[in-house]
Amino acid sequence: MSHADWIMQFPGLSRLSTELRQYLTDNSRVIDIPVDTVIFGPGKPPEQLLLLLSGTVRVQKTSETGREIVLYRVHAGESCVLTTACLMAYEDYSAEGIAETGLQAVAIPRDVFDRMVADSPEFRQFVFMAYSRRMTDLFAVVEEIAFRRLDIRLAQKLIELSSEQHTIQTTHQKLAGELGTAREVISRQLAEFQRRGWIEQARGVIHILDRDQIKALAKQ
Amino acid sequence: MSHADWIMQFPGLSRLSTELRQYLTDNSRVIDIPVDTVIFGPGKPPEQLLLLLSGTVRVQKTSETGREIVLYRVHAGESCVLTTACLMAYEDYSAEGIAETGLQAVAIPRDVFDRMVADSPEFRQFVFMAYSRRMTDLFAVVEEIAFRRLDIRLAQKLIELSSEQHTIQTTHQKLAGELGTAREVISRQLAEFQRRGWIEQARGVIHILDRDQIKALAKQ
DNA sequence: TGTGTTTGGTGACTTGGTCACAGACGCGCT
DNA sequence: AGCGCGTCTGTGACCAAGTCACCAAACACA
Repeated sequence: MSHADWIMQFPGLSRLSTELRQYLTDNSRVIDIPVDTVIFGPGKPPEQLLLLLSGTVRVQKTSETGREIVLYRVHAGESCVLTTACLMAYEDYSAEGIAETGLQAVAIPRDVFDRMVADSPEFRQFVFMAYSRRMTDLFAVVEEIAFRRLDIRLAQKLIELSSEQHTIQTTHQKLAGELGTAREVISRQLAEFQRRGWIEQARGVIHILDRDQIKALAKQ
Repeated sequence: MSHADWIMQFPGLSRLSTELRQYLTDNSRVIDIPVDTVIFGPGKPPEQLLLLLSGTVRVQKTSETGREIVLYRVHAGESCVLTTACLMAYEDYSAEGIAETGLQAVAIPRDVFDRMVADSPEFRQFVFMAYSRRMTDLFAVVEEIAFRRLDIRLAQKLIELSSEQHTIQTTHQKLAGELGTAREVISRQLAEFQRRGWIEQARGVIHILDRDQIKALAKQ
């Protein structure tokens, strides 16, 4: 990735003026982060805003009992707003972000971020848009766990994970983490799906047999 | 409330320069909003940022089945960030904000807000701080509903609502809405608290008899 | 004093979460 | 091949929480 052209990967930033683009590329650096790195978490405040060039960051919460729930994911072309919040407000995180894959990212120091927000309406739009999207994601999570039945949520997740293919590589434990429930509950639910002939299972693999039925349940 | 001095009510804004203060007071107006007004909600995008001078706004989500859950409250001295998000990003709300009391608020038009963010580091700090706090609130809600037992959450809520006094004026239905559960569940849980001699109930009223026991449960 | 509305109580049942195990499978090692 | 070990999955018993269908008590007010 050349230092000069990463900006084009961010639709929201493509309309920046030439000077500001120059300023941004001059005062930031592209870094690589290995998979499974904890990017931020309780007690680990960062000193820079990250813009993801490639890879995904998983943001999750863990309970004292060890149960986990995925809050949202940051994909390539997006920014880590949580980092931003703390960048500006000096608050401590209450969730953690983990590199789900190897990452390539642009690191923007605090003062550069502040100047960009001040000088560019486009950059402001970009930042507030990112916030807005995370808020929306979180609202969706709350709605799901508070009101939606688990079999429906699991069906949705299976459809999401099996885009086009009919094989999913994952464990019951990971699915439980996605939905914020316990492994046993997933096991039972998948056993029921299997009994109905919707899926077939092997260790670490789920085969989709009847996508239509699963989809029908998912959109209830 | 005089037009000139409302700014002092916002700690985050008290350090604004004299010019910007003038600009802000000149280009905003103080409005009154009656209790139970729906300030924003799905399909009701606002054209201005609200800063609360007095009263509280309840932000909640409602399921198709009619169950509700309170996400957070905006108190006097705070701003409605959700409004801000949509102000800047033009996105549609997926939660609704309701005036829990009569409100007095400062309404700031979109373009004034944008200029303030551009021109004032203090205002930026104020806005990002507000976002940061809401994010934190939402994380807490997710954690609560996903991982915490209901009896503990109810005990916490009782302690919170009964600050100093030993009487709470509320209905089982409202408590259910606070915690995102069903009325019957609250009724049963309160019946159990009563059986233990921790509370006494009458229609629309709960008397705290043994605050220490409730507190002990709350902080598990 | 009656009548409608709001609030609370209850039983039966379903769904979801917890706990304590026991197998089953994959994989490296000798 | 056979062994050992860690990870993954299956299961039963039990508890907690949500749903459904009603009913009863308290209140509001004509």
